[in-house]
This record gives sequence, C-alpha cells and structure tokens, in this order.
Amino acid sequence: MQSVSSANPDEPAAAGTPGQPWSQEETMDGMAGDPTRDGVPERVVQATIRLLAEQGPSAIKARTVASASGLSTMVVYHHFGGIAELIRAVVDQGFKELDKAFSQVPVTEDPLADLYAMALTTRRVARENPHLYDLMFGLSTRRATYRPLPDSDVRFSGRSPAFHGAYLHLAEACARLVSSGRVRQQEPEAIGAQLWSFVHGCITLELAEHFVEFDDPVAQVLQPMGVNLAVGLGDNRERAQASHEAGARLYDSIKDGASRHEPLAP
Amino acid sequence: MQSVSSANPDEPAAAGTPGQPWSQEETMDGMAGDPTRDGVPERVVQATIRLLAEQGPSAIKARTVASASGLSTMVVYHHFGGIAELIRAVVDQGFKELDKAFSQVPVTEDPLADLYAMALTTRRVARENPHLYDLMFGLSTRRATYRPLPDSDVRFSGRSPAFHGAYLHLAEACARLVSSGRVRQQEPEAIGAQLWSFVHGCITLELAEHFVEFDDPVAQVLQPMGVNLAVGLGDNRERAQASHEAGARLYDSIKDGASRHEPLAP
DNA sequence: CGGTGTGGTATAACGAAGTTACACGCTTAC
DNA sequence: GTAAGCGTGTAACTTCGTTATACCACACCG
Repeated sequence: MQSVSSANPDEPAAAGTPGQPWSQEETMDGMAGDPTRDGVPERVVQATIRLLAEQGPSAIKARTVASASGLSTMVVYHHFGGIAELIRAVVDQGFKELDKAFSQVPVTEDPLADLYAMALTTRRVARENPHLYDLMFGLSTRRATYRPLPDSDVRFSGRSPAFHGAYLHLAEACARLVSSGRVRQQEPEAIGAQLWSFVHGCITLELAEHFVEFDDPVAQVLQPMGVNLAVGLGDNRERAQASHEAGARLYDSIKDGASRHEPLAP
Repeated sequence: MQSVSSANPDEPAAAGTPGQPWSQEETMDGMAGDPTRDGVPERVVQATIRLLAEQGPSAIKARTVASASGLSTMVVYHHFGGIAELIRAVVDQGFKELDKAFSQVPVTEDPLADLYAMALTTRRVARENPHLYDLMFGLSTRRATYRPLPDSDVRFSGRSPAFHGAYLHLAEACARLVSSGRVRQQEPEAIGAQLWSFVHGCITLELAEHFVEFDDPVAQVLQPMGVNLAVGLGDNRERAQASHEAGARLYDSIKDGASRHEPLAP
C-alpha cells in the first residue's frame, strides 16, 4: 500500500541474495577489544549520531555520513543496506544508550523515586540529542525515504531488542511500585504506560518548544504531574511529593556518569 | 551553524525581491465563494495532506505534489517558496482542522467531560492522518531539508496562529475546571500542560505502536490516566470517573461532524 | 479595438543526493 | 603461492529540489 512514491514499479524482490553483512551488526555487544579494528559500522553510527546532534536530520546524507566517517558512501550500503537501515541502526543505538542510562539509576527502596529519576534521565538523554530522540519515538522514524522493509521485520512493530532493554527498567520499577503497596493493586503494565505517556508527552512538547512560557518545565509541569499521577494511582500526596524530591536528588547524584557524544576531531 | 550540508556557500540573500505571492495565503479564511476559482494553494495543501495520509512523508516531493494537484512543480515555488514552506502550510492546515474539531465539542457544565471529549477528538484527528500529526508536533517539523528559515520567523517558535486557535479551547476548558472548584486552586496553564502532555504522549506512543499489547488503549490507558490525573489535581474519584464517561458519550455524539480527507480521483 | 504588462503556468535544465556497478586491494584459507 | 572473498573507492545512473525562461491569459490603458 504505502510503497514508493511515483512511477517506480520495480524493486519488489530486492532481498533475494543471501549472506549480506548488514544484518544489524551483532558484533556491537562485545566490543571489548580493539576500538579501531573493524569497528566500521559502529563508527558510522556514531558519526551519524554526531551529525544528527550537530546539524539535524537533514544533514544525514550518504555522502556526509561517509566523509564524517572518513570513508566512502559504500559503507552505508555495504554495512547497512541504505540510509533507512542506517537510521534504524542509529535509533537502536539510541535505545541502547537510554538503556545504559537507566542502568545507572540505582534501585532503592523507594520505587517512585526511582521512576522519577528515570523520567529525569529520559529528559536528559532527549535533550542531549533531541533529533535522535525524535527519531526514536517519532512516527517518521520508519520513513526517511520510506521502504516497506521487506524481510524479517514483521514482528518488529516499532520496537527493537534494544528498546526492550530500556523498557524493562521501567516495567520492573512499576512492578516494585505495585508490590510496595503504595498504590492500588493494578496491572504494572498499565501504570508503566501511564507514566511513560506523561513523561514522553512532556519531553516531546518541551523539545518542540511548546513550554516556553514555563521558566522551569520540570518544576512546573513534570514533577507536579508525576505527583498528581501517583496520587491518582493511590499514593499519599505527601509521600509522593517526598519521593519525587528523593528522585530528583537520586538523579542529581548520578547524572554525570552517563554517555556523551564528544565531537571527535575530523 | 546548522546551515546546509556540504559545499554550498551561496543562497544567503535569497529573500531580497519583494512582492512574492507566497505570504501564507491569507485568502484561505474566507473561501466562501467559488471553490475552484483561485483555490490553487488550498488545492496543493489538500493534495499534500492526502499524499501524507496515503503514502507517508516520503511521498511529499515537488513532483508528486504537483501532479497530484494536476499542475507543474512551479506551484510549490510560486505559491509557497519551496517544499519546507509547503510543509509549514500543511502543518498550519492541520492545526486549523484540529481547531475546527475542538469547536465542535460543546461546552457543557462539566469541564472535565469536555476536556476528555477533546482528548478523544485529538486522538481521532491524529489517527485520521498520523503522519500529519507527527509533522504537527514532531521536532522534525522544522526540517525536511532543513533551512534556518531566514526571515520573519524569530517569534515563531513552533507555534502558529492556527495552533493558538486550537490551544485556546484547551486553555479555556482548564480555566473552567479550576473555577468550578472541582480541583485544587492552581494555575490553569499548569493543568493544561499536564493534560496536554499525557494526551499527546498517549497518542504518540499509540501511533508508534508501543501500545500493541493493549486491546483498547483508550479504555486501558487514556481514560484511567485521565481519571488518575484528575484525582491528583484534587477531584473526587467517582465524580472524575463519571465525567470521563460523560466525555466519552459527548465525543460519541459529535465524532461524525468533523472534517475528512476523501481521496479524490486522479 | 489593439497594445502592453503582469501574474500564473509549463518546460526544461542544473545541481545535489541516493543508489548501484564495477574494479582494486587486502586478508585468509588451502 | 594462489585463489577466493570481503571491504573499499571511483564513477556512473537516477531521483528530486530548485531555478531560468518562455508562453499564455487576462486586465488595464491608449
């Protein structure tokens, strides 16, 4: 249905030849050894993320990515298959970094504080590279010269393994919140969806500059809303407020240990 | 800083010649007369919205838009100035439709019901054209072959007059909610930001297919979250629940009077 | 009533950018 | 040592944004 644009009735088969190297680089998890040896796909992804942060999505061209990686445009096609797949890999890397950032939020005896620290962490990650965050969650993620993504991506409906890694932190904290008895008994997944919705909505609107009238969107929107939602979920208001303040302190204590994309010299 | 990508040190002056016709077509508000006479910019915008709905953002090319309008690519440049400006006009039209949809939500004596009906209306509009909604709120709105937007767009920080029209409905209902005394006394703007955040977050995540595990995202996420937030804002749970059910009925009673983009024959 | 001018449109070309074909070189296995 | 294969660069091909120019219709003016 939503195939390519104009008169272009070719390219349906496309993925017939086996043995392509661009199967979403599995070698990325290890990478304990030589950082320069065969780290080409990773370097390309990092270069793309840097371009995204510094110049926005429109700067992602095969030629710019290639020259930023010190290679030719072939790397994009040889290792990924095309720009669209490269962006997919970039989004995946974004979720890996979010996962890593969540991993640095400690698990305390106050699950609501942990959750609010995760919310602040998500906001920090989003603000570090707004365009990457936009790609990670935007509908338009699965476009950029849209292609129906022919092969093994039926079950991949917006989520990736890296995404699930990050999501697990949220889900687990929600389960702890329910089992702590501070909120009414209910499905942790429903709580997770609600928390995720409001944090994501806040961040998105702030990034889109819809909250410019607020001096401090965190103090004026995010935190009050977190408290309100916790109260609505069944928590006591004073305790919810205290947990959010504890979460803010938790966040402050760890916010410098996370990843950063330092611009390497060309 | 975030200028064009590669070697392209020209085009700074660009907007020197006066008297261009593409000053965000003012003739659009009236349009009470002949629908075929001089409705060219409107036709182009509608064609673009249709392309967006049917084939996604990557289908928006000067050539596809032109042929879908039955004209040549010059219409894009003559009436708008370029693809980026056309997309701006499309986003503006999206907000106008949202504004119109909000206008059809009646003002009742139950502001929380009205607000929830507006939330459901927003979801309907978003689902009617997800890619348009994405453009309206995505960061990437101000990209698509990004240009620093040279001239009079300093004060335009993501909002347009059409946007404000839609936003006013929300703000006014929030003010009524506060003055009704059902919630704690607080700034209506803060309430508006919170409601908007959670609705927008829900919709965005649902559109990105992150809620596929829920059979009915409205019943399982949106409505419970609205009730929870209302309770957190100070409302009584039973009354908040009743208002949401009333809002759902309100929405059902008006959901067919809104705009639709019927695919015209080529 | 004919001339002139202006605005809207089409055609065609230019340049940028995605993509591909192909050839070269390096590594590795036999 | 040789051959196979992977990775890479070069150079084309194609698509698409954009612009230059010509044409056409209408309004205005003589």
